[in-house]
Amino acid sequence: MVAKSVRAEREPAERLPVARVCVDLQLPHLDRPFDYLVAGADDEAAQPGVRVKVRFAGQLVSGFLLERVEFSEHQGKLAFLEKVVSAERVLDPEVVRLARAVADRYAGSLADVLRLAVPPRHARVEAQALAAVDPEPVPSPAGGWDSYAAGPAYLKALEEGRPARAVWSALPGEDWPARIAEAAAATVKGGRGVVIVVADARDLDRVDRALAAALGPGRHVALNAALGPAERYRRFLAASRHQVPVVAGTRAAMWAPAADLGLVVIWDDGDDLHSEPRSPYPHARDVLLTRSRLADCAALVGGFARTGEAQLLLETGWAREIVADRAVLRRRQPAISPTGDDPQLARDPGAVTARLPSLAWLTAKQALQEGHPVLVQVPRRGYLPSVACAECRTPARCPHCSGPLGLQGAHDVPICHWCGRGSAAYACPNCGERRLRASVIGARRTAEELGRAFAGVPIRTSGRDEILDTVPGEPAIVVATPGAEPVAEGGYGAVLLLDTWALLSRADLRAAEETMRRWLNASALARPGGQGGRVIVVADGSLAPVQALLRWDPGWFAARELAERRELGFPPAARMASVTGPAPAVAELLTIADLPDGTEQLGPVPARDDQERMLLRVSRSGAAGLAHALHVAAGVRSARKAAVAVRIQVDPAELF
DNA sequence: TCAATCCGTATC
DNA sequence: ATACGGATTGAC
Repeated sequence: MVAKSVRAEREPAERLPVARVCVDLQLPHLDRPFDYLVAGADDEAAQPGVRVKVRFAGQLVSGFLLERVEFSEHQGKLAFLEKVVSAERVLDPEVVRLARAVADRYAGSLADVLRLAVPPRHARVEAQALAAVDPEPVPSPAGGWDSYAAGPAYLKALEEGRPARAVWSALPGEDWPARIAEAAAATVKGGRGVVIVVADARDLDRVDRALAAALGPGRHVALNAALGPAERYRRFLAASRHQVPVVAGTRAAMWAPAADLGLVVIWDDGDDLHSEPRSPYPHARDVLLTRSRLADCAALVGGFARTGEAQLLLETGWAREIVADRAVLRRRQPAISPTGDDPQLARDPGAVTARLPSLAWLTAKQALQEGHPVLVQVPRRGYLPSVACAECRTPARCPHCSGPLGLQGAHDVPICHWCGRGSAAYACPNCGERRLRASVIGARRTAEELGRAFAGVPIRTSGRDEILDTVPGEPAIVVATPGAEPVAEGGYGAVLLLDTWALLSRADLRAAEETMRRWLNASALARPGGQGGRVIVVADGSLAPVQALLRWDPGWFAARELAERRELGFPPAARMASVTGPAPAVAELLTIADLPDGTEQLGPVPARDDQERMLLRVSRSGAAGLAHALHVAAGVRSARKAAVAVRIQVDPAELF
């Protein structure tokens, strides 16, 4: 009874005795703050943003203190905070607002989002005071943005602290990390903070170095997913304690706290690494744009390619375009040619050397002779097979819902991956052909085979297992999978794009956009045409993505892509959500859910582990209602103690 | 009429 | 998960 008497002696704090706490619970129906009393002894430490322990339904659970208030609305008796874990205020109020908005958009709980947003505590690191660097003045950015018509004005807006929002199409060969660092420097010069998100560690290293050069020492941290817990928390604290104004990182850095946020940046927003694989599966672009909206700060969405989502920002007038004049582009871009004379190669890159088109072979040979490296982009293995027209290679889509068709067996009726309906009478809408063919799995032996074709030239590979950052500016064949292309000193003399089957036959709704992105990212590494840089794309020159590549016009392609998605009712023109789980659970959730008017239900289709997947589709105006309805329905199920949870994904990364 | 038990629901 | 309250049951 000793412990009990100690507890009974606790007195509530005199001022603001009530703490509103986000308790770390998995259950969707408990997605709201709970009120606790603050003991007088905890008064000083129990500030908004600190970690706490509370008793919840008899259990000791951790949580975050969201705010201190005078009164509680709660009718019953309040318990005391069990413990203030530490006085470190790791949860910024701006980040809480963001997390709540993201939870709402993705039909998730605040606690789920906060788990993504705040890294695990490391007590030893917290105790160590970080040595503050004496700030030197921020140098003025050099003129790298002068190549873009709206570039200098944008930098000026950043420096003046205006919430300028832009979609930036980087020039081929652009030193984009330097441009991002300059944008960051301009914002810092204006006295405000910056959050920068890139897709992977390699891009982050480049941005890290560029920031060091542009800002001087001690003004930024790089948050890498691969860091150990101590270093990760150390750098997070540097941002959280406002010791550095600029945070760059991969995905998780989108949540980094910043004093007076002035700019958010995302580079290459089409990269699928930007979508979070943990519930509620938010996408870095959406999180950062939401953040920019809530904090009323500037935003920069940059890349060599342009996504449908970025195009929508432009078409709705939310963001302005930063592009170079045609004349500047002409000077910077490599000479790009298609070689569609060998469709067999596109279908079967395994046969690359036997039938390497003469144009590609000659181009590579010449670049090597001129003393430059050659980049060969080859497909990655392991994409889901789907079907396309046997004649013109148009991806086969369901006549009912426009979902991708697939073949279960060689001579089966094609089945829609979305709605599950068979299309026995399928005929290609483009050419009328009835026959379909499955995609081919990518080749691994490409490097070896190329080695034989270019005897005596060093062959280097860069892929999933081992990624090269850079290669020297000397003759070599560099075989790389998309996303793993090394930067070449002085640029590649030639870039060969063999990764074309993906465009032609991948089931994904983003297949064309993704292919375009890979091509542009690889082609951007080539030398300018005036210095002999050439790109050969092994695909039919009449295809839209090939056209866009030849003209280096990602904007045109994105506009076309977005128009097509509007027509077919795909995101971002519409909002989709998927519900995955055991069939009865999925059915139960959808029975409970009060879905907005006009919600289309597609499916069910089989998913992994004997589960089922339903797709829901609404107009953009119904998006918030759909997410809300799904979250509420999940709450009703969890309140009923439903045994199995269902997975709800809003705008799922994969729309098979 | 009251205590023991069961079930559903809230959990601060 | 667990604690609580209201409903239900059964014994006096």
